Amino acid sequence: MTRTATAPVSAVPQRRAPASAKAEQRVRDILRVGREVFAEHGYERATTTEIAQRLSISEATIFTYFRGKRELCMRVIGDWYDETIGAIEAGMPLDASAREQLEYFVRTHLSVFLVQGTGICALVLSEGRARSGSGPDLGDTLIELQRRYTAPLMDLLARGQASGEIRRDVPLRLLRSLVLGPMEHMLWELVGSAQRSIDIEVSAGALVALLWPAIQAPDQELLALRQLRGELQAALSRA
Amino acid sequence: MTRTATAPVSAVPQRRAPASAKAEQRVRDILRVGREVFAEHGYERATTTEIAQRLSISEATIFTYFRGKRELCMRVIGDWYDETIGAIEAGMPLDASAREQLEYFVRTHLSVFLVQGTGICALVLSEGRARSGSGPDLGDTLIELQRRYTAPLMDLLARGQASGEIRRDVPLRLLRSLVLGPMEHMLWELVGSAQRSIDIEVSAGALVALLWPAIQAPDQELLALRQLRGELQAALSRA
Amino acid sequence: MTRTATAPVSAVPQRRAPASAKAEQRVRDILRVGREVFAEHGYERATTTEIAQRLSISEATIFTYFRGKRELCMRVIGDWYDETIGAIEAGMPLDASAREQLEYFVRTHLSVFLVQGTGICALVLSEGRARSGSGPDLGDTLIELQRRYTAPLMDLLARGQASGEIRRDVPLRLLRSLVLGPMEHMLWELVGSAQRSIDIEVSAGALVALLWPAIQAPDQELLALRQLRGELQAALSRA
Amino acid sequence: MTRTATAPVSAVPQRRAPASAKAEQRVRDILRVGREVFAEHGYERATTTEIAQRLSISEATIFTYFRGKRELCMRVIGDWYDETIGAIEAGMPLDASAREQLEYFVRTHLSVFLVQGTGICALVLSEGRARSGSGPDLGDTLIELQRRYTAPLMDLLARGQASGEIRRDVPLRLLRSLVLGPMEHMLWELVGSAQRSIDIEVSAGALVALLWPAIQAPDQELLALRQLRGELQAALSRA
DNA sequence: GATGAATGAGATTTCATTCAT
DNA sequence: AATGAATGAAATCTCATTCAT
Repeated sequence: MTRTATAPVSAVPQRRAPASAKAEQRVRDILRVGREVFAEHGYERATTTEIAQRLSISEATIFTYFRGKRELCMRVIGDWYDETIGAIEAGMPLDASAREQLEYFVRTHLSVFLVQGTGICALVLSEGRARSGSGPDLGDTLIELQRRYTAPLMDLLARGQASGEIRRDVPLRLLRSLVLGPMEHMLWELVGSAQRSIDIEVSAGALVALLWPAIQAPDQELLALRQLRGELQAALSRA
Repeated sequence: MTRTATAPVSAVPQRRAPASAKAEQRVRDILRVGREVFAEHGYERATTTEIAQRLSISEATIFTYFRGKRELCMRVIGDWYDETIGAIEAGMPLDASAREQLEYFVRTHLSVFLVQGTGICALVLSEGRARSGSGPDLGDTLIELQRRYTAPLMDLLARGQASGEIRRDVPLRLLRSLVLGPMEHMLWELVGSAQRSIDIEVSAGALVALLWPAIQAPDQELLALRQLRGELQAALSRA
Repeated sequence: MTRTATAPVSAVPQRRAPASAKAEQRVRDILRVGREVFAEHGYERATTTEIAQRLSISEATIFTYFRGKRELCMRVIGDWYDETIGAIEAGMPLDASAREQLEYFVRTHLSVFLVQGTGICALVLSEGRARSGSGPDLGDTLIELQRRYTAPLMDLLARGQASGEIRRDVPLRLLRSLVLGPMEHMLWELVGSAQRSIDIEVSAGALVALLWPAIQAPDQELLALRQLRGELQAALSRA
Repeated sequence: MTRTATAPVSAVPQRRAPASAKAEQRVRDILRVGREVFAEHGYERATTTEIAQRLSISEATIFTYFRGKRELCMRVIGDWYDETIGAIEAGMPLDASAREQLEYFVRTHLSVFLVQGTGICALVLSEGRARSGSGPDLGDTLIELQRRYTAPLMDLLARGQASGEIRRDVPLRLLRSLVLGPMEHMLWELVGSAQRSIDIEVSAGALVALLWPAIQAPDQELLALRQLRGELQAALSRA
């Protein structure tokens, strides 16, 4: 089930309900620019002043639509999660092989990060893991989002285990780290190098090719070949 | 070779050279507490006030020894890098197998993170990747630190490739991500779960066992069997 | 003679004369809710936003009918005065004894305060005595209201003096303070204690009983006895 | 036991402990001017900006010594209470008659109010009776101060009752209202009329003279005279 | 060398009020 | 008449940093 940006699951209450189209547009504008600014500077260094200036509106207008900087940032993060989760869930080829599903996941993940910019990821990664002081309910909201965010991966891994394509002797959590970890690391490197132009198709393929040996069920090919060799040896000895 | 805090390789300019032993102690105290505070709150939320209060000294004293908050933080990060790099470089069993060297690296890395606390890692990960506004030279300094930080890993991977233990068909950078990525991901999960008591030996072993199939040189047995199959198929087609 | 909210004696200028019945209703609604909100929070802490929200109308609508927050508050206070003055003037038993009239006054006063809530009184007491910045004409308006407010009391005291029931050797203003002061003090105590359920009849009776010895004309019996004693002493000294 | 301004019972913690004489002076200055400004405008309308401007210091300096506007105001109110309570407690003529003690109380009370200005009283009366939102502990502090503030009056009334000078058939609380109420009312009138030059001695005497008949124990003189008359009548009838 | 004191600069947030529709 | 939308102006508060002593 996909989610659209205009009906996010993680709705955070706003100061003024956007009834009209104009108001909705304003909310979208602020969220868009807010995402930019938070992505560029991180939560603390971002200022409502800058957001307002980029939109050529008064700072007060921002507070007309959002209860505060914190809430705005939460909406930004929440919307990003919604979009990303939606994009990944929407196109998952459930009937393909586990490896193809994994490639799809990695490819989509990478493209989301690269298209949307890496700053927002840094924001999500940094502030999402924010320390104490984030407020009481904030944590729950984010944790739920993160759970939903990794759900498609967990699901495809579980399906792969069920179908025998993916090894069963390792807990899902570890497999998840095995997939997400290198991806995030590659992305962080991209952030640092300011070189965004990688070939997503190629990179995704390469990464999965690299990971697959560690993920797949004990090699069927190897088992088959070993059996073949055994039979050949038996036949030769009989001949 | 281990490094001490008073003779860092990555020299960050200080306001004044610590002449007396007393001054050196002051610098060490501020760096120690600074590390605590930056680790707990992150760069932006940490305050010089808190650092001074924990030391029961005046805020002004901090500025006697450091040009500013930014520089203090850089020294904190730099010192952490120096210590960590030193610890990893010092004990690396250069004569062991590639896989054993990798296990050593993972084990040491995990223990450093867990012993030193996760906050400092978050600091290094977040602020180390700080965006614009970091100042001109800061970036270079950090990049150099990060390069040196991953150098032991890069070296051992290169040695493994040279000795034929590690596959050569994948660029080193990718292998590096394959190792560091899951480690960081596991560490982030630990930060989140506030459950720090994992068995480092076991975890390191498990992670390397998981990764090794993706890193090692292609299985010789498998290659031989594949060749056998090829020859059989060729012979059959000729018959 | 009672006053209605729509024809206040103390005319405060409005933005527009309420032409239609609908508009009159609007003005009444805003005044009613405005009174609630101002009473609950005091002038500064009350917001036009809250008033509008409670009425489920737009904030702008308030400004359609009132020139501003200040004017609205003045109307609220003025209307309260009109109602209270009207209630007290209406039922005053002009033919009864001075003490009975005083009891009536105290009783009505207390009931107005307790029925209408203590918040509005706090508003009138605090903001009515507002300092500089109240605007030029505001002071005059309020002073006139306060004068009219205490007029019934002043009148009954004057009638009592004229009839010989009330002592003449003390200025009216002082007698007024003697009556109003304890009443307000008792009311403030009630506000603080959040215990509103006092028996008005009993309290009014008790208070007047307590005050009466200080207000009534010097006891005729006592005067006679004192004269008797004086004459006896004179006679004895002569003997 | 008297209290000095520099050792108030109601100590509210400050941001920076005033160690030196200079800092103490600053604190005193801010408290002095803060009292002025709060007295003139009330809590809400007073601004830290104005306080700073009158002292020709930076606003930040105020926050160096006080945690916030609220705390500063509490200190102002607390100090005023301490001073007033101290002044009243210090000179109370415990050996004098109840009436003289009451006159002393009224006189001191009036002079404190008039000397210190009426604005501060308005502040204490209004904000002291502040509604919800004052913070959790604030209420307790103020209630305790108010209790201590009226303690001297309650005590002298109790002593008067014990010695038979003051009537026992009325609860102390009511007698307290009977004294404080008119006083406050007179003071409010003074605030309004902006005419501060009353003769404290005369006013205090007049007020007590007025109140005394309502407070004193049933008139001993009257009882004595009545008995005298009865005896005379008996003697005459016998003669 | 250490620090007490002061502050400039700036951030978030509130709210009465205006105006075009 | 009603209001949705926008905002100017201001207020509180924070904090790194400087400087005279």
